[in-house]
Amino acid sequence: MNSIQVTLPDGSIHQVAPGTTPLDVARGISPRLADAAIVAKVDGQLFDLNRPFEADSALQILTTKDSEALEVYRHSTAHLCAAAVLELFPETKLAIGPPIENGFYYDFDRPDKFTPDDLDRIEGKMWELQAKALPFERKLMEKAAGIEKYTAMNEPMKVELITERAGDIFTEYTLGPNFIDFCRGPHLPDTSKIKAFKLLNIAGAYWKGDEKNKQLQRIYATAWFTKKDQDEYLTRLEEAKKRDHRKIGQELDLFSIQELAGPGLIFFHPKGGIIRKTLEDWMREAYLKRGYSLVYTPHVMRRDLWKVSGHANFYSENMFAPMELDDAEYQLKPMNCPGHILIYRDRQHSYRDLPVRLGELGTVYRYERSGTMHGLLRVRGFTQDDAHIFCRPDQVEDEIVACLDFATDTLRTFGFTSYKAEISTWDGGVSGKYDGEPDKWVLAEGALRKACDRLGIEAKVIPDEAAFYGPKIDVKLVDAIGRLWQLSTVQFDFTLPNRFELEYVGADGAKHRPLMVHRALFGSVERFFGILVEHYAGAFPTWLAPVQVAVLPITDKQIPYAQDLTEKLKAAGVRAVLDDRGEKVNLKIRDAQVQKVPYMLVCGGREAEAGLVAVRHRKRGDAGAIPFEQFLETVTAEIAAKSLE
RNA sequence: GCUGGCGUAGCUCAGCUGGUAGAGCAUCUGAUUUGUAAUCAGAGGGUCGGGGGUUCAAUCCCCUCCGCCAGCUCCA
Repeated sequence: MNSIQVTLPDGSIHQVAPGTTPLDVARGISPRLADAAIVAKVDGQLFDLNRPFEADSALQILTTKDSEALEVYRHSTAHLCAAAVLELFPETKLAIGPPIENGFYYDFDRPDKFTPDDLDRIEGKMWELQAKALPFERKLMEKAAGIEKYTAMNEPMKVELITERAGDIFTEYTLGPNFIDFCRGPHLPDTSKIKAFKLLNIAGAYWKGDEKNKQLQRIYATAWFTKKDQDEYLTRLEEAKKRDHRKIGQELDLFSIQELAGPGLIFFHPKGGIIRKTLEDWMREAYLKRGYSLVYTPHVMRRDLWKVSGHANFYSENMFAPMELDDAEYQLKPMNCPGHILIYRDRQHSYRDLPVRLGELGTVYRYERSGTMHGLLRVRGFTQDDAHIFCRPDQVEDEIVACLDFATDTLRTFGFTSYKAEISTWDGGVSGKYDGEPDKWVLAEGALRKACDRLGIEAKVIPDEAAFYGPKIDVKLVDAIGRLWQLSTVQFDFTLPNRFELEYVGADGAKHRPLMVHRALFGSVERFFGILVEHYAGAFPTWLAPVQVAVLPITDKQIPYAQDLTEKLKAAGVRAVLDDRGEKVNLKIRDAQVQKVPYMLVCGGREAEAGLVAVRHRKRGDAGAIPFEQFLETVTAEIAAKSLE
């Protein structure tokens, strides 16, 4: 072969000599392209820039503008990290080092533990190697020889990976004199392309993610094309830290977790309590408007119930241990479904009664392993806005539509404009791990899809991700700083109606088994509360704010006037607080600002005289003096409208 | 549960690898009566997470338990 034909995305064709690399082609186009080039795409496959073409090819040069290039860049930085570790700690065994969102990690095995000081040293060594512009060199290896070689190198985890994953011929990449790694690649041409990274922390991680395996030491790092990108990311991290609901929860005195009481158990303080009440009131009202009934079920029930429901078997690890009472064992509820089922089953139902929608803000208790709790987001006792819908097959689709409409209405009400939906389906019955009759699966999955179509919701379908008892649709919201949170879920349950032998009498006079849908929109009230705190960074919209108006007399002389206004606000249902401390307004304003109170009413001599209030908004600042009645009207209207301003 | 880090006043944090603890804010008291993000002064407040050990002596060293943080695993 005398020459190779390379076709570029714009259709232009270059004839190049054998041995030519994508980087050579890029240089031929422009030095700037060669400089910005990170990796090549040859016939749709990622390809090292300095790997010679092997045949006629379609070539695309990926630069710092391509997300795939960023992954390659991060993976190469991970290799640099591992090379630095081997320089400093030669006895270290390598596991894997993939790119992740915002950076990469690398897992290592070695007898001694990395310390924060070691991270600094490793980072220093990485820059040292980076400055040498070390090439990432690609080599081909025959599998059997490779296994032999890595065994000789005493890299047991690499041997395992090669044995499992490598083809007859596999690739490996070297970096510097000491580092060689079984790796699919591709990589950067050399380390001089690496401009910004930072090692962040050390964590334990199980080999291959299995807790039965050995625990390795994982180094997490962030890596970016430019220092600027990295600084922006680090600033974002800081921002997220400032929004942490655990921190804001303490600063605004919303809730606490008490060591004496136990981990994962939440105490709502008065200010958190009023917010929670507002959420719950809204939800209960919405239930009633949408044709749900409100029920209450016990927190402890006989273990026999949990045997019938099956939880005593498949869910026992997550349940608080049984307690002896009289001659029977009782157990705290980890779910509300059996309770609702008992209510449904307490009497006969006609097909005309359906759908029956039983809703409850039901507090459940689940045993979570000690290391897994996290503020309000992962707890041992929480309250689900839980409802179960019992319906006929012909009603399923409308019910799902109603559930999804309810879910999106909930999101909108609390200020979330963006969300994602995922439908989890079965495997078609191939594995036999799914419960329930096939026709029910087909009906239910069809209803989920059709409901999304009807509402114009774009839902991603994830095959073989359903629960064993039925398919589901999950709604995930996007918060103020772009993070994704799992929230609402609508799930079919084909198992429990059978276990409890649920029935209704059809038009034909015969008994039929109803379909059961389980749904939660907030998911857990505690968790949703925590998400809200982070979404608003503590600055709740007025209708949710624990203190809506702070009335601030300037001197003692205005206290009677301010007192009067406070009473009028309270009488109108506004959460107003009078600050009658003998302090300067500056301090009173500061305190109200720090507490993120939406409105401050400054009351001085001039205002008291004329029946005015000088309005200050926490974000918009001083808005000037207006008649009190006018303020009262606007603030009550704002609250009634559940304005998100 | 596992790995690593951490636990000092209500909060945020100092405390020089052993000699029974400090600051700012908050609280209380007094003075000040103040116009849009901190008025001044004084006072009180800590079995230095719990228990055990080493030592003449432990906030500091060792063991153990509890809790918190970052992850892993698991998950609403």
